[in-house]
Amino acid sequence: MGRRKIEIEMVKDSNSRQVTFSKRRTGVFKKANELATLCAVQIAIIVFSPGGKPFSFGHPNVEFVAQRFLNRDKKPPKVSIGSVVDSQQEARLEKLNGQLSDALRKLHYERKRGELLDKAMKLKGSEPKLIGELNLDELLKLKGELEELRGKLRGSVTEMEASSSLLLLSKKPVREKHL
Amino acid sequence: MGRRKIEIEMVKDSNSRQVTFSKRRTGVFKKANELATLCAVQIAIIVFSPGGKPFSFGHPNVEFVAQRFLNRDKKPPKVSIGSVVDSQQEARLEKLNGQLSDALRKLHYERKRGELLDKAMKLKGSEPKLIGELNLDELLKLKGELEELRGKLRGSVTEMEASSSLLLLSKKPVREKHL
DNA sequence: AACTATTTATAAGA
DNA sequence: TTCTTATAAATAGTT
Repeated sequence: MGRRKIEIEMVKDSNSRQVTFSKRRTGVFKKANELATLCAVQIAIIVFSPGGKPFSFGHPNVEFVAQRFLNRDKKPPKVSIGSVVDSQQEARLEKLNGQLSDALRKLHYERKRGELLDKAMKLKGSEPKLIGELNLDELLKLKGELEELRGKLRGSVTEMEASSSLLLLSKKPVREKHL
Repeated sequence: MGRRKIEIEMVKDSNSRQVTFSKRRTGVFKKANELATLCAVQIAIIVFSPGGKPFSFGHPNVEFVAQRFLNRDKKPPKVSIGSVVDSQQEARLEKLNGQLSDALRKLHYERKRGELLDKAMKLKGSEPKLIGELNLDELLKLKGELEELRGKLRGSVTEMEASSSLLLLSKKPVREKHL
């Protein structure tokens, strides 16, 4: 959107990155404000700068929208205020725990998979002249190992496809689905 | 930004409003994704449609960013038992957040790496007899991508670099051209 | 902070 | 909803 087209990947120079952040943060907030006004809807944006400083925009305000979102599928509240707070914390903890174990499981899978692929690469690299029949055998062997591994981890892998951590890899904007 | 300039005020027609919401929500999420990618920052957006349905975008995910934001300026631990519990909870939260962030970062790395290795495997497996000049080009291409990736993730994956085959690939001598 | 050449988002329309 | 296109708006590189 400027003098030149740029790739959407991390800006390497720290100073340029900060400049880009400032400009685009303004842009995103402006867009959010227009969306809220044009469509009369509630919206909240939270973003941490490269330096870790929080910036936010909310209509009517961040806390309100965040609460509405975080409590969207909560059960009837308990009686004492203290308990309500605690249970919310508990719920968040539980969710984080789930996300963490999920992420670790996936990480384990990817690393295991990476190891196997490493072996394949190594084979290829060490004996470049033998690539052919022999190598094909090795490949099939590796393929088998991969499928076995995949079988063992089935379920967790399936779930992975829909998980939010995929957002990290995606270059397209992804919106989470809600029921 | 379209055929005509419009005033930023509530769109009166209900149907038009829904259409505008869908289009602009997509736009805002895309901008947010670009901001997160370009600047390597965390961001979360929550928005409720005119019909009250929640939509969200988060990098790495909404809950994570929201937690970081909501817990950003908590005071030092208090004295009462209840407060102690709370601060313990918060400590756990903080720790979990750190672990999750770390795990997601590593997962991102492994997946990116896996993609590249996949490409190599695919090449190798699909045309075993064609390994030679063409393959060398692809290898060099992969080498470049790996080095770029490595540059981007420097620091955050120190531990991993030692155990991976990055060196293997990126330092692979060009002798394969003899094939 | 400002300035513009370009790219990108999007209002209408189909 | 999805696609097309004329135009408005955002912004990358520069000053």
